[in-house]
Amino acid sequence: MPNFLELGIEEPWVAALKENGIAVPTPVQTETIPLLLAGRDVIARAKTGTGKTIAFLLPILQRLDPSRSYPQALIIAPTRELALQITEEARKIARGTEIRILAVYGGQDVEKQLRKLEGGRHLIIGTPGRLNDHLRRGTLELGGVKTLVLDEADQMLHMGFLDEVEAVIQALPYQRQTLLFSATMPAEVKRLASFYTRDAEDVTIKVEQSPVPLKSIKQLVVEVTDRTKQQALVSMIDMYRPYLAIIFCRTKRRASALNAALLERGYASDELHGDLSQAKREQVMKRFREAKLQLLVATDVAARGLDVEGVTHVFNYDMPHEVESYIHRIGRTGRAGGKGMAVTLASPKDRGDLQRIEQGIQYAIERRRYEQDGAIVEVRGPGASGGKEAGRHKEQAGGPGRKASGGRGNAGRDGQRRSGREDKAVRAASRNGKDARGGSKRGASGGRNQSRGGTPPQGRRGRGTDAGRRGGRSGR
DNA sequence: AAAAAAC
Repeated sequence: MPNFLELGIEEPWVAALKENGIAVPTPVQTETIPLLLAGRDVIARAKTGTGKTIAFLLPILQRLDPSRSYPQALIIAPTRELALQITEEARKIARGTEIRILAVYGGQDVEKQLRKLEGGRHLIIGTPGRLNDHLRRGTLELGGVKTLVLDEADQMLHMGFLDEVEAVIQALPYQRQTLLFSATMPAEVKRLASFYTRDAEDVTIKVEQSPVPLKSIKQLVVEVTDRTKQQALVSMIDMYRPYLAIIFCRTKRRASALNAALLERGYASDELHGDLSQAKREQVMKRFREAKLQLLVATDVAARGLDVEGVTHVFNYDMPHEVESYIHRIGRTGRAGGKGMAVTLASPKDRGDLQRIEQGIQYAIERRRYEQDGAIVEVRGPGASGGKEAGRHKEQAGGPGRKASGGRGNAGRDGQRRSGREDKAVRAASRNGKDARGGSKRGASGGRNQSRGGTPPQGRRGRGTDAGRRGGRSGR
């Protein structure tokens, strides 16, 4: 396995990576960086959480000319949060250099953005709407762009986005390098991709054999009814005690309503969707990243790209309608070699969608059923309606005394009651010399909800023993 | 079918 230097990344950048806890290139970085440095167009497909962002950022940053103060590279992302995240990542790596990076997205003051643009920027990272806004005003000049990246490329080239993306591309030189990155690339989108690239190298990283999502993500489907759905979710939060969890809903209104219900029950929860002000959205993301919130109730705005350390669980409160959505949603956990769990609630009307998802990922997801009395029982196989295996599952939802105190789950209130699974986590943590029970400071100070596991996820915390694929980075 | 993305 080559190191970054051998891939063509120069010493100062290797040092900057090291400062950010990144030492060993991931497979997608190993495969794409030499091609990108050589100026090739690339269509890259690699699973969620395997280091795609660094793969395109490094060659871009290294080849920017800071002495020329105009945009030389442009990265387009499908959501504002993702644009901001990529910007922060780029700024971390470029710290101490002359390189000026600007995020250009909607919901923030245009005038302020304008002044920053006038200051001269080398790298622009933005969302399509606001980029076009600036282009029409004549306040953004992209004629000097040598490299274009479409992050989450399949979404950017999809209906609803394509027109705006195309409009931005019109403002770029025809002679340029174009890079398309995503975890998913449906065939029809891939055909489209050839219109925007020239002699593109196709890079598909198969970290594992068959199932499309990462194996490090434990997937589960829990059969519920619309009536028991919310209770089932709460039971499972109390049972699995996520450090951080993202709960996906179908609509903005449903996300908002569910968040209100979780707040009512005493959880450290908040909502994220497009009906909120951009200031609120950024505040919520910040608090979630700091683990001041345990639960993030979101629409698909949070499905793609967001990389939040400590997300141990993803809950699909509402079944996603497309396999791509499922893959990206559950990919918010189990990142950078860590472990994660994805629980999808399925009501009877979700049968068709679920079937298509399992077909798409070529994998029959383990099935359970939530019963009226709060128990979670095993179901024999996909589609099986009655076949119980071995009766009650040993992980009794909620545990003793749940509900006794007016609804709020008190599982693990004293840190004593743990499932076998959590005991494993405790043992794993103590192997790594960490205080699993007391948790980190983050865990201990995370709001009044008591259902948080004290064990931050393994894999990125602390240097040394646990150098994961990203080299055991210590923070972001 | 919904969400995202400009004002």
